[in-house]
Amino acid sequence: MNTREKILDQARRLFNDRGLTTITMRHIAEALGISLGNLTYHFQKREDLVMAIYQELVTKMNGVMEELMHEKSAFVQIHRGALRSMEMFYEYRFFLIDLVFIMRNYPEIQRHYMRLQVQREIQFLALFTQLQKASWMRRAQIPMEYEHLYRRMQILGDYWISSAVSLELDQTPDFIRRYHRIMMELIYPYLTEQGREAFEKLNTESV
Amino acid sequence: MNTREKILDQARRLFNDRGLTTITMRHIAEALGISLGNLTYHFQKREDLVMAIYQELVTKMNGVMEELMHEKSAFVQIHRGALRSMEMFYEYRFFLIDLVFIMRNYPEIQRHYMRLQVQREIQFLALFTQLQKASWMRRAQIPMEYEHLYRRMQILGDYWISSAVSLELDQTPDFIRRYHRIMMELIYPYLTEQGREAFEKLNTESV
DNA sequence: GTAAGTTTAGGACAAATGTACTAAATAATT
DNA sequence: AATTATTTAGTACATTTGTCCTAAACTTAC
Repeated sequence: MNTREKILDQARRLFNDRGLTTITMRHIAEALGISLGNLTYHFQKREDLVMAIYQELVTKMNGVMEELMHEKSAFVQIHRGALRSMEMFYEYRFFLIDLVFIMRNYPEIQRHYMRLQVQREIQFLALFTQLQKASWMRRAQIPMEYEHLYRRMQILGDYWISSAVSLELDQTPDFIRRYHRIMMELIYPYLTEQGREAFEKLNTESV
Repeated sequence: MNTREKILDQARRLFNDRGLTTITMRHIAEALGISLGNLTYHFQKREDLVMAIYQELVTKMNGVMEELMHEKSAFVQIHRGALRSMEMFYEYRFFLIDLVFIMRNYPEIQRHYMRLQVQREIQFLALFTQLQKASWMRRAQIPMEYEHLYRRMQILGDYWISSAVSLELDQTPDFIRRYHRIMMELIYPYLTEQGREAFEKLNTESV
């Protein structure tokens, strides 16, 4: 791991633990035992550092999505996709914790993340339709029912970490899995009996 | 409105619009057209100002809860309570937007808010039991089902504003009501037919 | 009307922070 | 071996920020 990579790694950890706005360039340099001059050689502007970390996240996230494409079952796609994303985002949790600040102050990230969210919505609604056709999910009973369901998934997906961190719940190793379960159950009551069986099966076999 | 009240009001608005960490004492003084000296006369420490605004929020929130006590129907309690809280929190949205930062940096608020959340959980689970006894809600089908449902309500309740703000959704007047609907539908699929009727009735009559 | 208290203004200061600059040390290449 | 490029350290600087201090202006009460 070269200096640049070490910086990215350490900065990410510090941001995660103490917040994007709290951590200064000096904090990062000190934690690494390098000089401030050295740090600013690699990242002239603080913004460059943040952008580079965001790029890392995006690249890894694309990898996860790529891998998921090959999965046939819509159900497994949702289930595993959520878990993988959650694990990934936990490593970059400062991004979600300070999401509003970042969206307000980094227009480039804001635009990119917005586009991503629109894509995700389309994907999810398509998956819901797929599940309905396979009669794993019931049809909508009220107007906008599944659009609203997606909005709830989106909010939970973006802020489960903030909630967990601020309520100081014990972040034991199975912590992500517990939240994954809480998120997945959002869909549970919309499933048909057939769907519920598949749901429980997915949850018992550890992926 | 005396100077102290004007400060509280203006600070809250600035925090809401541009974030707790972004706004400085000088910003607030300037926005009010008063001197920095005057501002620090009323609030010697920045922390005092934040604490005073939090106190305001708590007082108003207690008022809402008080009013709700007199309501017999558990269903109406949930429905109206959520709407009132959402309206209230929207006025103090910086608190929810910067929740993690505040919980990390204001231990007093952290302790208080934590206690509140524990209370709320107990209340909600009791309401769920009530609804089940009145057969408006179905019994749990899987372990921890309603505990998990509450966790989802909690996360949504704490972060719907962050999501709305960062996705820059049009904050038209009916904006809160739309999100209220999205949150209430979280409960919808757990309702019995009887419950669903009551649900739709509640939503059509504007409260 | 005067005295006491309250409110306001303006300035000052130390600490912190992002950024820039210079020079030395190290690594890579020819 | 020499030279070129990369990496690192140390320092400096302008700005910003929370906090403090002093004095003037204004209110209130006797």
